[in-house]
Amino acid sequence: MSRPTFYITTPIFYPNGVPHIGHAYTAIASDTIARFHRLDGKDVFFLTGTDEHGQKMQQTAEKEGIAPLELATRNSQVFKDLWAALDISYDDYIRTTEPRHHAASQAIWQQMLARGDIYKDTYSGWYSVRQEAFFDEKETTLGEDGVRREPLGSPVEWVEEESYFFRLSAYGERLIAHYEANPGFIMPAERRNEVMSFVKSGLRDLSISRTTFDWGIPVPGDPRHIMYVWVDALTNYITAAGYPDQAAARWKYWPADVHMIGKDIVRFHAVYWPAFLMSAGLDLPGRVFAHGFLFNRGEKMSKSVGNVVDPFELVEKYGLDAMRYYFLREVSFGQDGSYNHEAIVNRINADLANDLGNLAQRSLSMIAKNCEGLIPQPGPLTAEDEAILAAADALGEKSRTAMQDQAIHAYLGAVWQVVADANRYFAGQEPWALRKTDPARMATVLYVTIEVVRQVAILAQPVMPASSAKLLDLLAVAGEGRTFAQLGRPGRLVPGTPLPAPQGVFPRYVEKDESVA
RNA sequence: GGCGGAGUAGCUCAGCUGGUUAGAGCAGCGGAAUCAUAAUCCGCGUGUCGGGGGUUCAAGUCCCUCCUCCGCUACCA
Repeated sequence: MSRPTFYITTPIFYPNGVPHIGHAYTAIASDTIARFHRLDGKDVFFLTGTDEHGQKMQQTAEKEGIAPLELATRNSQVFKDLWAALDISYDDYIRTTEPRHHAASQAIWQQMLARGDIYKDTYSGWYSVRQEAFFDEKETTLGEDGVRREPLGSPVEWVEEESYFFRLSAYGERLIAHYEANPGFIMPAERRNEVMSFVKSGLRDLSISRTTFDWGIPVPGDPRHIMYVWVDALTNYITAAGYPDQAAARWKYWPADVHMIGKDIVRFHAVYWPAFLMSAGLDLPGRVFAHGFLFNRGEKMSKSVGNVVDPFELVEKYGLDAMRYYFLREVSFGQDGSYNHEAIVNRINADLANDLGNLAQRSLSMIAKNCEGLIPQPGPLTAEDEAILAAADALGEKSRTAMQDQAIHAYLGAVWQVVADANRYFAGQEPWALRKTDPARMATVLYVTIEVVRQVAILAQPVMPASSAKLLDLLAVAGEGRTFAQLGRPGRLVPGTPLPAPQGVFPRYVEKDESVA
């Protein structure tokens, strides 16, 4: 009854603007991982959401003349809309403004307080009103006019503010010990190195409350203060699992298996968060995986360069599954990646239309025309048949191994290697010639080919849910037949099963002919 | 400045603990085939493996040095 659980999270996103390609990428990758483990029989909990507190939300709301919660609700809906457009299969969408999250945040605060890790002191520093930020004294310069300025030139003033602090400094050694005992805690390895060197350089205590604005979760027993950023934000991962109720139905999912994040927020997830959890006496997540950034034509996306890409438009232009496939296949997961129109078209046409789509079409079409539309009856298998089937049968394990480390690109690479092998096999066997000389042998070749296609389609589901489903429809594979348990021999296609009329699943991307216009 | 990483075919990159003629995909060129979504299959690369020096019977793969690029170097979501 108790299947192994798998808990994966995305960051909660800050809805102070519209989502961009980076948000979409995190969500698509996380979704693929979640779907992969569901198909592999795990009891998956996939969490995403929005981080709705903070000064910027409050200010933006004021500017628009609406309540912060109203702004949050409106913008968080845009994220939900995008997730729908991207077919993100989240199990829960958490909003930090929800009562359950306030309760959880206050509970973990009290645990950390009880541990003696929270104390009240004064937070002071050089503050720029214009930048709304504190600056290190080293960053500021004292002008000849006696005014101290930050690097961009706005004047800074010495500000002292009462604040609660978290005793992060006490956790350095424990964190290092944990990193060393769990080499996979921070991935990829580059990020781990950076974090280790950061922690080894010494940790300072962390200011975790503010009194200068009030859009946030009140500090227990001292409501003049609200929790500042990270205690509020990171805690969402346990809120959704039911914290502080450790008898909650979902508590079985904690600790999370993977916190999927962008590399810009590694420190918060790999240093602050585990320290908070240690302080609160909770288990640590299994892994923090920081993926890279996506660049448009090698350049960082920015409004001034004019290369901002709206994820909704990408879906519109290339189709959802093709877009998901492109980003997950083309970018070595964990590294930065770059994308452009030519590369996307190239990849879609080569891998999807030409290799997989055409392989399915040519084999199924022969079956429709020459085998009465029934899954053909294979005869004795030759060495070539055995070889390609063995390659397909091995994909399940290869994929699992790759996905153990979130190597999504490697798993897809392995699957498409077999697609290429299958095309070679098909061309080598020449079933179109066998049609006249040896129909029985032709039937075998066609059977073997679509059996390979079946396994590829099953394995492609996490990345391309809709297209894979269509392909499996064409093979008359339904329901339980689509799970990873059916990979290899257990799920072999049954000869004699009627197949629907074949139709293209992966259309070629054809450039609009501008000369016509 | 400190710490860390990278520099391999036109492009994107594999090359683990050093060992046969340095590989893949894409692009390009030539050919075959015609079942198929003008798709597929086969063949074709004399690459200073960033420069220089060193260790070794043997180095892209280890050491030193130089050049170039990148990341991290705390309170921003």
